[in-house]
Amino acid sequence: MEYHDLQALIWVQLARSHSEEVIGMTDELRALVEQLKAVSHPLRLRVLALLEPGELCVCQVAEVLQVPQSSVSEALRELRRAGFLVERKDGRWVFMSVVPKKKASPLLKGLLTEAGALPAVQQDRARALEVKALSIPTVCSKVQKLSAADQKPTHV
Amino acid sequence: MEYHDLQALIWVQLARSHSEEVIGMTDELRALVEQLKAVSHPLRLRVLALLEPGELCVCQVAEVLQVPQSSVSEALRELRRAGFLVERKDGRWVFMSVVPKKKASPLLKGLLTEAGALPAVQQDRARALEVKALSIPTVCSKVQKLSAADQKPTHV
DNA sequence: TTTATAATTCGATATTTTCCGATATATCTT
DNA sequence: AAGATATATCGGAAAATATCGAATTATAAA
Repeated sequence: MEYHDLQALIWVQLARSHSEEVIGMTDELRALVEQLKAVSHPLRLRVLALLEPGELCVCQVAEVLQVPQSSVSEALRELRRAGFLVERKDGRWVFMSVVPKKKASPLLKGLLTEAGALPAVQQDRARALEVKALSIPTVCSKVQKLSAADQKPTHV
Repeated sequence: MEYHDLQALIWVQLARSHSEEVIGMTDELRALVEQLKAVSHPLRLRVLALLEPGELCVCQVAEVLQVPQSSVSEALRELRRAGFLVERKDGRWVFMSVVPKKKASPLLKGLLTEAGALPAVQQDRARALEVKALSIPTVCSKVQKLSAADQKPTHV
């Protein structure tokens, strides 16, 4: 057994939660549940639906959804873990998009059909078009300032 | 406004969790997330998949999945809340089945396609056939004894 | 009515998840 | 090199969820 196989095995073992142990659960069932958990969260679901039409970088997503950048980053990580997204790095920017192969899966197809019909998702996508019209540095700096504005004001 | 409308409104208001408030979330998005949460749980997912071929009563499900009856009851309640299942009462037995209309929804169709391919789910369904060959009282009493057997033994 | 049976709800603990500011890392620019 | 910029990870308190025995409710049988 190779070293990285061993590492993967250890990871999988550690990743088994208590609640999963109680039910006799196979790896395949576990994997499906993990995918469902990844999308059963308002922000993560919106992010996934937002990326269906095409890739966006982290700060673009943060700006569109008006959410702290660290929250977006964490949402993307979970969706990547579940196998829905891939990242493409370009300099300091990280673009995320839906894994093409996954788009064919019954679950994701059904989910995106249902999500795409939601007014909230359609609004998000409309807003994404506006944000994409701006330059990325502009959007990124806006997002940075947004979190900086939350600092408690220091007096003179 | 009718009384029951007011009650429903109050319920919806109370049902809004903290995490849902943080993201600006519409009712429709909330509803979809609730559906996904309902199925992103190993037992609940197995129960839903188990019921696809046809209705079963609570004790039959408990026997097939070898799980405490109260856990099954709670799983069924969540799946009903999410709109996936309906109940049919016959005496003291409660039979649950998938809402026919829901079977046409993209999400549930995709989910059941994916779940139905899992070996664990196929095994559950095979076991359901065996259990259905027995009379319901037989199965129910077996389930009762199963939980009774977990009592700490009293000595002489 | 009393007893038995099937299912639900409760109670209480343990575990998991969420959230975001603060901090760290990685990459570009000067 | 130092500074700026974009993203990732951490910390840890608050909220939500899971679990299952015990108590409760609802229906049926004796």
